[in-house]
Amino acid sequence: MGAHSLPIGPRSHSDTAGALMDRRQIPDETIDRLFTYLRPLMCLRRDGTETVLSRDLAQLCSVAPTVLRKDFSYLGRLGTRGVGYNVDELIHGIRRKLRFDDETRVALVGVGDIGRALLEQSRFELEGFRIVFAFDNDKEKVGRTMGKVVIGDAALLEEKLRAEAIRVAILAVPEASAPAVARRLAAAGVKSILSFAPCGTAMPEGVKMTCVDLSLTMARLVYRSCIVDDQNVVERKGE
Amino acid sequence: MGAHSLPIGPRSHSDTAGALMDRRQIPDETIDRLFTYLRPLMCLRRDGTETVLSRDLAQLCSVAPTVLRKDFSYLGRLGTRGVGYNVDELIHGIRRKLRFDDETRVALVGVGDIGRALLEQSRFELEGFRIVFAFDNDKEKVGRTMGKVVIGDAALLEEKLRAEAIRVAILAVPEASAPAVARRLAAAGVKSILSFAPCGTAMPEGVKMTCVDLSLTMARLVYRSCIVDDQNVVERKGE
DNA sequence: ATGTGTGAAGAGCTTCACAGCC
DNA sequence: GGCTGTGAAGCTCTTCACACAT
Repeated sequence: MGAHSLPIGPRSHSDTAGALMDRRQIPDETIDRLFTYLRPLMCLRRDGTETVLSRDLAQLCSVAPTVLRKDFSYLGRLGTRGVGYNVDELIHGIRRKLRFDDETRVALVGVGDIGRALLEQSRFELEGFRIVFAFDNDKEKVGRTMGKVVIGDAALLEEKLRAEAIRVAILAVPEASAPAVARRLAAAGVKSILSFAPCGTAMPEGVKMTCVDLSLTMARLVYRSCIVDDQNVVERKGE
Repeated sequence: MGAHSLPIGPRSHSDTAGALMDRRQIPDETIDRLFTYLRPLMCLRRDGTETVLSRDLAQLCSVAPTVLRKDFSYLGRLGTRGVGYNVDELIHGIRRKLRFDDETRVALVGVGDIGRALLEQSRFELEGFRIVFAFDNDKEKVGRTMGKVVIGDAALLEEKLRAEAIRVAILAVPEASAPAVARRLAAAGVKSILSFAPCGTAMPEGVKMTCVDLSLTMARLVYRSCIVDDQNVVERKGE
């Protein structure tokens, strides 16, 4: 019963290392934001923009310009005073700091509706990850090609993942079998698991699992929409 | 084509209201965590557990027990000293504070792979949201029943949403048509949009859109897995 | 003149220790 | 004895003002 996903935690409460971690100079929040800057930056580059002002990029990213500049300052001197930031250097600077390899190989387990959607859209692939394996235990599906991969037999999962040293996997199997498959993935050397089923299994040390939780995301979204309403009401009342 | 995810924003930088908001006594981080407590609590209740200690629930939620207690303290006196918290009261207390109606009606636009997956699993429904409308512009699909709803013609979207006062929608259409559909939804009175395509459209005041961004989620996950490795390495070196 | 970079002040969240209640 | 509730201390992140580069 011990379900515990992982210390997604803010201000990571000292785990293994403790006094040793004074290297921790760059805020967690900055790390999270750096990831979100990447997408707008890629769009700018695709559209041929070479230079961008903190003011303009900040608007695209929905943050304050000073936040953006402070965040970038952790990457070193990337901007040019009076001119702005070079889009390409910014992308490379962020990727370097985040150790974001743009061709990470990923395995997909479970080719149901969600799995199929992932295989058939190429967007995911364009953004740093490439699905190189897909597995299912339905004999009907095994052997068929979807997107760019051939669906393999789930029984051979460990063997193939180990052979190719896959460290990232997407879990898109029914809720009931998710915990068991997650354990198999971890045993096969996978370090990062993105699950579409609610995760309730404790993972071994060094393996992290995150769940795409639509209800949770939706609930937070609705809450924020309501809060906006409330603020306006309060404002009108002139409390 | 500026893609910009949304103000999931930490420490929401004063939007409309400003000096008026001293009612803001409960931290944003606490709000976010309260949502995550709900799922484990629902599991406990389903399994027949009536009372839970902060220590045990904290482990299920991957937070420190003091964090949990502090968070609950914002809801009032919910626990019993020496005994623990009543699971049912906790759920109701959280839901009241978050104004979380557990039967929120939702419209789904786009019945492709993702939309189908959402309609055919009942989990989503069990967790506070119920899809009461589904739309698609493919005449093949219109009129067919999926899950518990009949797929409607996307042309009639505004009409039906207005008639039923739907305020929450899921956007599962191809990336190219997403911005246009999002605007139609907003115009039809929808206040909260959960999109599976990257969102790059500015929404009108009072309408919030969140995008499920798998690449982003995945990238953060992989980063965290690596960081754990690094910490261990540093520790071994005994730097 | 314009926009970036940064130290210092300020705000907010977390942690801790212990008071309070069962 | 055991566990919750909370004020205050401590720490991290954000904001601001201004120096600095072009």
